[in-house]
Amino acid sequence: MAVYKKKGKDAAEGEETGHDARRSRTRQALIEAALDLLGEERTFSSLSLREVTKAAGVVPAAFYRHFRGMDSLGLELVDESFRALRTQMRDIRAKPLPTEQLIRSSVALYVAYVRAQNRYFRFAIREYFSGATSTRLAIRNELRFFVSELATDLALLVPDRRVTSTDLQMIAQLVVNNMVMATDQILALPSERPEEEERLVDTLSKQLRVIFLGVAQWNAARPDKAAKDAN
Amino acid sequence: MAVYKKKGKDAAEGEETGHDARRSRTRQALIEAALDLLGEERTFSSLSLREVTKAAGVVPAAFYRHFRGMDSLGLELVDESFRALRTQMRDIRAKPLPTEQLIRSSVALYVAYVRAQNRYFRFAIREYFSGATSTRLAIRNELRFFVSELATDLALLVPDRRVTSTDLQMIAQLVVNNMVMATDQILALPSERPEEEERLVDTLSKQLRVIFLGVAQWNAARPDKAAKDAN
DNA sequence: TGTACATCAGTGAACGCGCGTTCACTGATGTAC
DNA sequence: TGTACATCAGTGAACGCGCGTTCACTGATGTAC
Repeated sequence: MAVYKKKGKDAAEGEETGHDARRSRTRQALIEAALDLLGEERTFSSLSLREVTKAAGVVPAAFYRHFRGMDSLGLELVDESFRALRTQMRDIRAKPLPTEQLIRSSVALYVAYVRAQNRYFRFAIREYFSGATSTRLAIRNELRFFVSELATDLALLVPDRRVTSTDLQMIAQLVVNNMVMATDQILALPSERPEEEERLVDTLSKQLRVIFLGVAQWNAARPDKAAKDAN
Repeated sequence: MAVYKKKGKDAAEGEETGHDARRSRTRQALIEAALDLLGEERTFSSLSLREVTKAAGVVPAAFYRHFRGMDSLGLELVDESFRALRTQMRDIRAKPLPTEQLIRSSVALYVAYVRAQNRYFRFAIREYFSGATSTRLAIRNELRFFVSELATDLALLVPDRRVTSTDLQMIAQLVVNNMVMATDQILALPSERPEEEERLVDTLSKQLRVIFLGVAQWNAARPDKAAKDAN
């Protein structure tokens, strides 16, 4: 089983053959193999090292040239998943304050993104609830980060109302909670049904609007509290 | 390894020794063993049949006298989990319409229940996101049932407003979504920190209140829609 | 440009282990007479 | 009440298998001269 490509006429189209290039190519193959194996059914913890290396077209022992073990690969996947997601979220947050229009387009953007990157999201949502401690904690931290960022955004959204930072966190968590559950629903969408995606976008947008309507009423509904805060 | 107890003086305190009694005792031991093994870390799919039988104090082959395989035990666990939860929910729903007071007491009741039955909830929430197809679908059905029931309740809550049944479902799902995420947070509570439980109850109550405030504004905020519905 | 040597990603064989499932069995309980 | 037989939950040994990890190795690439 010759893995090394001869340099020269018979080398594959433009593939680099240096030590470093080969190293990172195999490493990436292991990551891709793991993501691909995490189809509808599988949990990361149910993947075996041998299985991953086999799918990557490499011998089991080669795995250790790249990761200390499966746990270490898991943490790498968390990192990759959220690195991309953070960028995406920054784009969404960069938009002006959410009007009714913007809520829907942001939701649509998010839904499309989850579907496009479904392998990462499938991995992350499963590990969040049932992963090994290290992976789970890593994901929880990422989510806590989103909640905090969103709380900051919300502070701008309701600038004239006096909402405590605790309450902002509470509201942000409500939004993120629903986003997580929505992600699960997005991942469950059949691939060939665009109208179901649209219905889901509708529902999610409405849910966000309900929350924002509730937030707008939040202090108004507790005049004693609002009055006290005003002192 | 003598498992059978002799009848007479040396029989254990009041344990029945009939075939049926022994059968159901071992069956229950297998269920309990599985639940106990699903501690902080483990997924049901990562449990091995041998491991469960060992924890139940029985030989691996004995497993097949009670279940066709691990999948079948999994479905049994889903059933047990939700049988108890349905009863609990019926109690909560039997109360009068939720005032601010009642929201909090219902949330407190739910939180206490999840902590008391934490083994079942831990199992259910993990399987919901990462279980085998059959288990996952069974749990999804149970949740869909909750959403429908809650939608019916909500219809009574906002009787004078014209909210479509689709919107009721949407709102009920928002509540249930947050309940699921809350369950995960409840399960993550350290066991010796009553004040953290209280803080969580506060947050959850507030979140529900935000949602209810939003619902109250729902049609008011879309006068065109409300007017159309009134025709 | 050519040669000798170092580096190191990937190899392949080997190990001991726990797995799910099968099977003929044992022996306490239940029942027919 | 006593005996002979049926039932059947649980036994224990056996099987082939995929697992994670180790190890000395190979041979293409990189470098010093």
